[in-house]
Amino acid sequence: MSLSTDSPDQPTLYKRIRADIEKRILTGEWPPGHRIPFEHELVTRYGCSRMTVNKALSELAQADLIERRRRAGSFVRRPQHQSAVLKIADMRAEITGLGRAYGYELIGRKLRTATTVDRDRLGVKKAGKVIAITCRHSADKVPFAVEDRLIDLASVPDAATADFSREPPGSWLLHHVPWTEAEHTISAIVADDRTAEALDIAIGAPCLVIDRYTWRSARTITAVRLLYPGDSHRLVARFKGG
Amino acid sequence: MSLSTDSPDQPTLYKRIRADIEKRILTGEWPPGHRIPFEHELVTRYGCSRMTVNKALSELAQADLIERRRRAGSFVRRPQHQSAVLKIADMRAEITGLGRAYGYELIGRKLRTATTVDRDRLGVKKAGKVIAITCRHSADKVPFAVEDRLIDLASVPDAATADFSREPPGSWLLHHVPWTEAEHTISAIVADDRTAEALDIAIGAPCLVIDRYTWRSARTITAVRLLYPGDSHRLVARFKGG
DNA sequence: TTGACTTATATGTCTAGACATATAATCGTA
DNA sequence: TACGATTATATGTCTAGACATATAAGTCAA
Repeated sequence: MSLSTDSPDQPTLYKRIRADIEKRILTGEWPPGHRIPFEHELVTRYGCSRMTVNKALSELAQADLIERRRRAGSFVRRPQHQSAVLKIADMRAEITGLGRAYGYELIGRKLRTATTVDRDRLGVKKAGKVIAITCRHSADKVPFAVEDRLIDLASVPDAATADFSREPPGSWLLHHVPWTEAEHTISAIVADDRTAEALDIAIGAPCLVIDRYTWRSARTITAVRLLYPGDSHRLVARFKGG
Repeated sequence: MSLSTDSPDQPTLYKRIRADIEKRILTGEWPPGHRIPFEHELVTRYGCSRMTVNKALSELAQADLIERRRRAGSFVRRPQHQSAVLKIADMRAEITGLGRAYGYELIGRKLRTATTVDRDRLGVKKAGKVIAITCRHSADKVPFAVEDRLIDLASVPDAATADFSREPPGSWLLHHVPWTEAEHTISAIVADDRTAEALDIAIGAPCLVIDRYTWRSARTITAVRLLYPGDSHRLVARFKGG
């Protein structure tokens, strides 16, 4: 057609089809709810096989830009949200990735029967055993974050015998338990006396809080709260659109 | 083979192949750097065509779980990072999505030649014109967030004549300018007097800060800083693994 | 040993078919 | 009118090939 006839070193066909459609969606030419041409129409338009347009549409569906419905067709999805991929490495990788020396210190470790608060935090009904861990991560000897973690022993029995005095629980879990789902909640608080001391900041200083819940097939594995000094640390999430 | 012979209502073959490989990666059986069997080996193992294993591997590559290198093979990727998709709707959608009444109020709008600070914030060299906007979003008449935005008029000339007294600049931009890339930086501060007044919170109360930079093909469009009361608002990012 | 050239090979893309399956639409019946 | 059965159709998956292309590895000359 007359669109994008200026292609110097032509990317592959399915990528061009994908880009064409993506562009129309992002520019609003095809608004949310709009029906994308049927595969057989695109086959005619681009003069290629169905598998090729199918690959383009499948990738757009995977990226949540369109929704595909059998017999009905493919439609531009509503949420024009910006979405960003927030990469949260485990603490060691995060700190060494910044080119700084990683330090770890176990502050407390308690094995107990889940309290009401614990059960609420893990989202479990029964009062099984849990491990509560408090520890500190530092970068170049400076406190970087304090971690307050709860592990459900019913889901991760091995954690009872793990040595968390040398290995951070986050790393240990990463290597011993495959997660399937996680939810992060980000908020801000001001440091209370205990937090202030652990992070070596002033009482009342801002802290960034990340609460992370990790499941494996609908079963809670661990709940962790990370406290970062709010003015020193920054979480970066980058999104790539077109 | 002998693995997963118990499949009640068999998902499609390529999904099973993908799940099999994913499982080995997540359990650590195939650690980062490990070479996945070649496509032709998987073809033999699963007794299917190459296109089928190719689809499975392509999806794993798209999900960043493996890396594919021509002639060399496919390898388990290093970053065991957890990554989470952070969906940031525009403010109206975010608030109405919570079932609350959305309110908007323009606090200030200034058209000026970019100052040094402005240029720094937008990451541009030349001193073109910019619009600086301050506004407030509320939910059920309660302040929800204050927004401090800078728009580069060289990239978005139409913004000069847009009426931001009724439509929030975020919504306007979303509908008028397609973005291609965005970066979010999340941090925490304590409210100064001006912020405290705008959000109707106490001076020194924690605030969650989101700085967002949006580009379209390497060109900065807008820089925005959003301030939320840190104890009331929560940013949720959810990740789906297996 | 080093650099340039050649070759083998795994992935990348594509085709022209096929059958499966969910479901919107239609038609028939209570 | 409402509901249940039937049908048409768009997508979902799959095959058995094909050629393209990047590149690891091997070859050979300077």
